[in-house]
Amino acid sequence: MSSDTTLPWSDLKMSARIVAAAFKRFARNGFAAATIREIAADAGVSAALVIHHFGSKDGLRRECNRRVVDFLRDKGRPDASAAERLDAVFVQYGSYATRAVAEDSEESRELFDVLLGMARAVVAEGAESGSLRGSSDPDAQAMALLVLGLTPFAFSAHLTRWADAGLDAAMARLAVPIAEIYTRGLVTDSGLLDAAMGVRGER
Amino acid sequence: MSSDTTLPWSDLKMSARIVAAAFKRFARNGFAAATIREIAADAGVSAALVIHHFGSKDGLRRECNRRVVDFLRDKGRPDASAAERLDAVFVQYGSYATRAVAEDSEESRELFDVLLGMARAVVAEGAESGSLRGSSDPDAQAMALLVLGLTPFAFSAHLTRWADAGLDAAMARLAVPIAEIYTRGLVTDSGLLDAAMGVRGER
DNA sequence: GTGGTGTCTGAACTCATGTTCAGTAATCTA
DNA sequence: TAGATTACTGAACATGAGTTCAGACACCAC
Repeated sequence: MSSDTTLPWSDLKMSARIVAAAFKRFARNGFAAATIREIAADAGVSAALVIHHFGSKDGLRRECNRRVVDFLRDKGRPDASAAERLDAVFVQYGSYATRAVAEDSEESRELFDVLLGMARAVVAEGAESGSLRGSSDPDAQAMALLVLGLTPFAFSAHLTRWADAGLDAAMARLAVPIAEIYTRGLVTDSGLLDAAMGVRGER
Repeated sequence: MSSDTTLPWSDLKMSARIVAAAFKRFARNGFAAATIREIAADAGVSAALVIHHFGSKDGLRRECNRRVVDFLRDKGRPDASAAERLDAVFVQYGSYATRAVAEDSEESRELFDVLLGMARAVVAEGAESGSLRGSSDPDAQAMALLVLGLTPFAFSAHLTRWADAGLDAAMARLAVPIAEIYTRGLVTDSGLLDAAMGVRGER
């Protein structure tokens, strides 16, 4: 059971504070630009302690990734649908996960693959229940669902600047046109789809 | 007139080779992780020459951003529609532009704002011609159009791995379900849209 | 108390990186 | 041709970052 990052700061053990600070810095600045000294300062500890607990900067990232994967596979609520789980990950770890998979392809493949597997489950679920329109390429549909879902987090800085509001409010405003697209489509003729199918040589 | 990166390598001046190498490294590794020595090695020159031409690593990035903006505003084809221009930027500089705006919010705001302005023009164009469905929030629709268009580049490494093919082929495959969504929508009921509108307190 | 284990720190070490600098070759101008 | 400007390089410098290390402090078993 991973500790919830919404718990009061003072209740967290030092190692948990470090992880929480790492999530924030990695999400905001990216792995390469974030420094151990920054993270340590945010957590109120020394840089040496970070190494003591996690071995290295890479070990700290592994711990962060592990927590996201654990959260996604959380056995605590086996009744949750795939869509609910994926959505919960977006809400809880969206900014971090987006940065993590976007930045370092070598070490974040497992994280991405786990997310993609969950997206596949969402597509299968939706096809069965009829809540999602089927695609000619369900596997690609799952990929599209995942990357489109991660999108807002990838540009969160510009989003908040554009909306002149916090991330939540900005995402809420962006959610409207995206929901419109998901519900009614965006283009009015089949030219785009024909072109996309044509490139693949399909009919 | 900015030089085309598709020109033969041997035809490029040294400074153009450096810029081309910088585009590649910045796109692949991000600004922070890319090093001047790597870029110089790719271009076949010394690291000192990079500084000589562009003053600093930041100056090199500014030059890259400038070329993208110039390309977008290219006066060479005033007849091109906003949609065609935006699409051309995605094709030519998608990977770089996505990294640039995702990574450093401070220095890439202008680039993002230029792209967003072009996306607004695309929405206005589509509304006038009737090729795009109107939104209750056209400004947010432009933002959605932009970020959804940039997103696939943010995960290009995973895309190519998933498709087991080059980036072009992977994007072509991903384009099908995205075109399906843009044409027919994805969800079959209005629950998602109602929820998105509800959060904003609209009807 | 005593030894041991785990937590935590400041200082130092090592290495990579952006940058500077002196100097050399090439190119341009008159 | 002569001078000046530009292109270019290798070596060195300064800084920052990840990591190591010896030791201090706290807690626990015996």
